[in-house]
Amino acid sequence: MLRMRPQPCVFEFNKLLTSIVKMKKLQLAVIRRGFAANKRVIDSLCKDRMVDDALQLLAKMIDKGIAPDIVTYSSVVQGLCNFGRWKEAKDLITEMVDHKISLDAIIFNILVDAFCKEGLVKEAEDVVEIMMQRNISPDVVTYTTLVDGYSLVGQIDKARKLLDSMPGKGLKPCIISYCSLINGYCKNGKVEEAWGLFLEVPRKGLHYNVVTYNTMLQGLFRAGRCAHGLKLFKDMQAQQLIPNLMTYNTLLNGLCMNKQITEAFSFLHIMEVQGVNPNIVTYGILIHGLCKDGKHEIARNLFNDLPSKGLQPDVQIYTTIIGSLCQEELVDEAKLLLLEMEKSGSSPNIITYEVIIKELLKRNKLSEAKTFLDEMSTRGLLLNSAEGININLGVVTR
DNA sequence: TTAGGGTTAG
Repeated sequence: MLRMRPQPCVFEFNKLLTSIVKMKKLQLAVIRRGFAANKRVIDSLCKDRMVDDALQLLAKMIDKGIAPDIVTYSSVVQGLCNFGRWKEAKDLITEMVDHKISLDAIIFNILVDAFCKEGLVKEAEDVVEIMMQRNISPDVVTYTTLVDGYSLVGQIDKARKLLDSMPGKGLKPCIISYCSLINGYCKNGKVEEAWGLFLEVPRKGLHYNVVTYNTMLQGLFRAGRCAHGLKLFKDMQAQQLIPNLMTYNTLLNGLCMNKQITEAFSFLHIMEVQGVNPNIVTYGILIHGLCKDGKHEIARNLFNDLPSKGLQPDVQIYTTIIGSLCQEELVDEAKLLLLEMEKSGSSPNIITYEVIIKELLKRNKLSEAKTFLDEMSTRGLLLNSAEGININLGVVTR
């Protein structure tokens, strides 16, 4: 007897949609972390068109007579927001309202997060205002997202006030709320305030996690407080928290930026022993640190070793090495590497050229600088920042 | 105990 395949239900579509959007989010995170030169990721972003896949799936559901619910719509709205497709996200929300699906805190939070990530805190505040007008109470996630948004745009006092106001609204800030503000303080050069907040965590009955430690570690090293950072690294292990790749990269970068290269290499060894595999970011940190310390040859050797470790240099690493060659007045080699990077699939970006030109200007190599400046404009890389004007002026006037 | 939201690295 033939068994009829049951009609898929809304849950199954939602599951599929969620996985599509999650994959997209993962790729976005990779790109935001500066892997923009990874051609494979760019290609998959452009070619796979997963957001469009999600939209197609939504159309398919409707076609089959399965009514999308709030979860379906939320997933697609998030997918659209991830790519700044605001107009379509807005249209979808209108469609939801038309279909009498009542909006909830989660979908509003998706919008708040999307605006905050773009640094559009005013728009995020407007969303919260609309929520309240509709009698949907902003929750811990809403305010935590806003704290993160304020921190991102440097409105750190506003972030603090918001966190402090949460108990009065009947909401208990969670570890992520604290982590967002700690990060905000650190990124805005207020490491003392960050440390004070970090110490408040257990007093509030909350538990540290690896992310909280990673954030605080970065803040301490950025402020040049290496000894304190190293002590914190020990403390986290005493708390049974296992350092991950991000912890080690933060630690290595902190040490390199404070000219403790030997110490950084000893932690490279430790992480490997602990079974945490260094990635391209790890090597980028070490190569940059070596160059900054004037150890150009060692940096180049490490760079040349990358393929044997199964790692492909990305645009940032190429930029570092090209800059280092220019610093050593090996301009012809820098030009060769520029060609090589293109062959390998990484396109030089504005920063690559800025680094080269700045190095050449420092050494009064005007005609060389001019060649690179011309090459930049040939490639359609326009210098429109204040930095760009300075570079142009430097080339023209020196 | 079927599904959607917030934190960290060059």
